[in-house]
Amino acid sequence: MKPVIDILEEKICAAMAADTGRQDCAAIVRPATDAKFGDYQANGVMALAKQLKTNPRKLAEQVVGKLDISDICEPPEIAGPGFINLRLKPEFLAERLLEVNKDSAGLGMEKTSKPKNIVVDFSSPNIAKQMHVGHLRSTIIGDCICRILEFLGHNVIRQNHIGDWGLQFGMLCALYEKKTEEETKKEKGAVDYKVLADFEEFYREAQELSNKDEKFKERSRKAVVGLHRGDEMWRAYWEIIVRNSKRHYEIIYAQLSVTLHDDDIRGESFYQDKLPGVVGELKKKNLAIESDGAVCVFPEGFNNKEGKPLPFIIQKSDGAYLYATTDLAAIRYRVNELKADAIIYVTDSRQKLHFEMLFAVARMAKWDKRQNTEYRIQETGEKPQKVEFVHVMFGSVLGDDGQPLKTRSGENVKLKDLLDEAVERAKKVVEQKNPELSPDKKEQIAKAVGIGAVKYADFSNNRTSDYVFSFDKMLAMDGNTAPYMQYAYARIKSIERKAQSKDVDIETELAGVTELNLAEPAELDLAKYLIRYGEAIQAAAGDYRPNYLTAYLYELAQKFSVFYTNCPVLKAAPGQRPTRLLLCDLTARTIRHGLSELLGIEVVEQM
RNA sequence: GCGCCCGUAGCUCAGUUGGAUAGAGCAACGGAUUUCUAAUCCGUAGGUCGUAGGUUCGAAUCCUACCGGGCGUGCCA
Repeated sequence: MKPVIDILEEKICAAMAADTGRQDCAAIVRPATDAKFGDYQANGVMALAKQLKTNPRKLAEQVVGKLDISDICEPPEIAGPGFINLRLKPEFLAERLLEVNKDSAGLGMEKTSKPKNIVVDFSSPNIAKQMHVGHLRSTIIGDCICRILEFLGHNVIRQNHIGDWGLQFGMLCALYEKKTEEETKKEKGAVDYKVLADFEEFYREAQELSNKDEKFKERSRKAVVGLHRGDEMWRAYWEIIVRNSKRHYEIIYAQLSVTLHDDDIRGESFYQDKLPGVVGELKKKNLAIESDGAVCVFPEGFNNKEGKPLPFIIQKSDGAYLYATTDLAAIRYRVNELKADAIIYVTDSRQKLHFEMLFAVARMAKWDKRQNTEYRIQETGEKPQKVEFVHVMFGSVLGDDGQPLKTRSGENVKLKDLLDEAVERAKKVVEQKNPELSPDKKEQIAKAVGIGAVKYADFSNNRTSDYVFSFDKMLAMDGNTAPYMQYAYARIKSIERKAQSKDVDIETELAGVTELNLAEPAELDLAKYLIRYGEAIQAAAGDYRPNYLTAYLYELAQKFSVFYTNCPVLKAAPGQRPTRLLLCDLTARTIRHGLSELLGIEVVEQM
């Protein structure tokens, strides 16, 4: 089903076009700013009147005259300088609600008519280091975007561009070799993964040795060369390190309910053999030139402090490649092999300039189009479809001091510690609020609430701004938090449980609902909001902003609470109860869908 | 210096191609509990939307200047 707002937009646009003969009309339908104006308002007539230099009220009248939406709305009203106010007909609302209710999987959402292959690049932790707060936002925002796009019917290709290559692997492999030798002397055989359990320690040890032990340093250098050459032994050590390191973040992904798996990993190492080709081709196309010994591309419109062209360095003067080179190789792979129609990068805003330049260079090289398609395009006359590049950026997670969140000793906060603490704190609250629950239940609730709180707090902030991390705030029962949302859900589930003891057969009663009896203001308000779920998802998808979705869910939960306090369900009169049961059920399904399917936050039956 | 982002209630933040009287939550104050889970709800108070101009029927939103903050800015990622 198309969202009501889109149907109105189309119909009013058509009326505007019919009246003025212009094709580029925009009705700009928005939810009404005040309930007294109705349910929706169209603002576009005023802008159009300005362009046409005519009286906006008069134009509004003409447009309304050409408009037939009597199946959806009461007669439109023109107000103020030229607003068109729209009020849904109760019959339409009821009918719509029943339809949404019937669609158990999609809740009335329409799948896209143009499914695209969308590559989403997110999370990207570094091998041999634990995931820390810095990885939180990319991981969960990226995951949420994938879930939403998939729900809309797109083919999402997740790409975890892990840091599994670079100079530090020389010393890690050298240390691994050293440890293996030591273990062999002790007749224990090869080092097993338990030795690598504490990667922080392993990394630190390698660094220390590197600093003070010349022989070790030399061995590290040999390892780097060996890795580049593809020596079997070094490659094997590298693989062991990578494989064991991956376990660490697989645990975190599971804990966060993040839909990233082994198949989605395409790390830096994957692109290594493609880098000379990237540089070579850019040189051949005369886009890359040597400057101060480094190979650079100078995309137009980027200047440095002296106002001179800013370089996008793709090869250092010592011949080494950089992340810019890898990113370019990744674009080619994604466009040509993964057949991407769009590539979305979920990284922090500090990399904005890098991505702007990356995209510019890719376009200069025409790598935003698939190879070997030119001739077919000429034959068929199709326009070459350009791949869309999007940088979905986000701000930093800050501590109380307004600085990026660190531990007291100034280290990055490990994601595992942070999540464990959230669960621990949630557990205390559960313990206090509901001591009679079984230990298993308490544990399960604490996990859902604790992890949910961390994720929800992140989602509910505008992703582009920094936010201050606060356990107390995210675990608060009041306000736009995960616990509030989960509580709203649990309350509905409680009604359902209670129904059994009162001999109310919800299933039978719901199955028999063919028409609704929406009378109370709280019922109407909730009903009108329930049919707008699709709008919220589209808004969130359109701008890749999860906070539009959390805002909707929060408001929905609030409207439900109002309904809950004002409208008894189980004790309702026989003529009212089916409608109220349906409102409860649909609210629960919407909250569950939003939280668990789209945000990856668990709901609980009891709290 | 230059570029990008930001400045909204005491605090933390929303605000969807410019729309009607700028919205939430927290904190403060007042009220509601024989319950369908009060982890809730209702109400009150709180704002020259950084400052000053400009564009127009209409600006938190667009333009200009300034003040204040963050980030970035040639061989890290």
